[in-house]
Amino acid sequence: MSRGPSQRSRRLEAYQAVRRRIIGLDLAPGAALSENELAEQFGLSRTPVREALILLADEGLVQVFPKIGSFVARVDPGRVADAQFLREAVEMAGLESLTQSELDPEQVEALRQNLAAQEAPGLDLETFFGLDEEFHRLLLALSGHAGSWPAVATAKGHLDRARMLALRSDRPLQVYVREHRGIFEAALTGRAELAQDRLRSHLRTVFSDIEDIRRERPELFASDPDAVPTRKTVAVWG
Amino acid sequence: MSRGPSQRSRRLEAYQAVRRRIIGLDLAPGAALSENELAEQFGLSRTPVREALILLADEGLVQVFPKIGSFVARVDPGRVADAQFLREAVEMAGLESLTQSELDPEQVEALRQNLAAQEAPGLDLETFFGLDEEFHRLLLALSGHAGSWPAVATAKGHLDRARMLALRSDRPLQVYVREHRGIFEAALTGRAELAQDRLRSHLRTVFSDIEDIRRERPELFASDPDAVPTRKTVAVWG
DNA sequence: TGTGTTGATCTTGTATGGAAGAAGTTATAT
DNA sequence: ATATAACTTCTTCCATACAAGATCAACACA
Repeated sequence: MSRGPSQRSRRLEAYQAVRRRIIGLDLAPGAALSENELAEQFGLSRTPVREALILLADEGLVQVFPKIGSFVARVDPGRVADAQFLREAVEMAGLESLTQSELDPEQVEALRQNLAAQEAPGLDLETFFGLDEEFHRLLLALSGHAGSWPAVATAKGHLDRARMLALRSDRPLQVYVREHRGIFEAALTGRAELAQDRLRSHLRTVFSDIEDIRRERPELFASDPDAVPTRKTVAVWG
Repeated sequence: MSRGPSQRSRRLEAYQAVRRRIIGLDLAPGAALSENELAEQFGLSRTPVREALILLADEGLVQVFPKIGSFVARVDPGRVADAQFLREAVEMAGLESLTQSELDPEQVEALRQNLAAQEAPGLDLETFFGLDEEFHRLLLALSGHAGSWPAVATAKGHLDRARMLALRSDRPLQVYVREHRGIFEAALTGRAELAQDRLRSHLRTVFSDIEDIRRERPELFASDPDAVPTRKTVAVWG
């Protein structure tokens, strides 16, 4: 499964840790990062941290301004819309190329177990997000296009972060789980068009949640994506 | 247009230079890279070269094996197929969301000029590839989804490299240009479905070229994507 | 001839030390 | 009081040194 070397380098640790904290909003949009500070937190040198930040910048989750600083990218509505577009395009195309005959029983079983896990009572948010991620990855794999997942996952990162802002909306997670099951059932029984309709509806439900929160709390979104931040010296109790 | 800082750092120089050489097959699939060697060639230190290689590895054009070496990724048919799938999904979705009313005159004009340049006689290959890239980027921008271009461009990189292997097939470039114009005309006149049909046909023409060369020269493709290379000491005239 | 062993020489991964610039603070001059 | 210059402190970028492993050449030895 793993392509390339799977050695868990310190760079990878830093990358995954920072990424998770960005998407989980533990690192707020617009927050200042610092190679030095992060290196100290993780107990390693600047090099692997810096390399992780370069990857995150390439992914669009971090903005680096030379000689000024690195910052958690603010939630850019345009970028979120782009992510939604790419994700929808790829996942829909996956379902479109689906025919019942070629379904891999192992993958089907993995999807079943995933859905069962999603329906467990009292699921905490982080676990659900992990299962959600796995569900969509497996769904894409069902059509034999798992290789395109990394690109979708990158887009999904931007969407999930925006979604986290909206998650205080009182929509229970069970709604999403029901949608997941509906997509799965349609795909399983060869009704590709129905699966597509349900998937599109599902993805847009998520997207509309994001637009809701944007109306409610516009200050969390970037008004000008090209604005350049400035550093400020802040007095802190020593 | 540029998102983020546009300073042309040495890392970016190295990244672009190596990437171009990989896609242009100046660096053969499977060829050993070396941070030290590349750094010396470019006249800079290992650090920016290494950072460029990390990005290229993330993109799938380079494979890094710790303590062993870095290598130009071999042409993996599975990865090429994945790239084709993603590219087709996104570009087709772009055309699908096209309606004549919202076409930006500036972008239309840019496409016109691009096509005119493609039709210039005696075009060399590198120039054509640049124009081809710009054409597809503009086409995606026409539907307001230019933000998804980087993901498509990454996929296109893998396709272009495989295509370079096939380019000795005697298909004249004019065939591609005519297809481009056909797509453009259909999109311009609001016939989105026709544009989609033509785009799909166009993209698959390119893909079938790749499959042709795979049949003819299978040794250029990776037989086992997970194989690990070993270093060899080679005697060289000093 | 065959076999283990040591060392030389590669590789990438990580740590560290400036270099150059940006911005705030302070001192100084008018 | 106000403007201006020097300084302090931060940042990222790049260069360099070291660490640890992988491979091969050479050599000792049976």
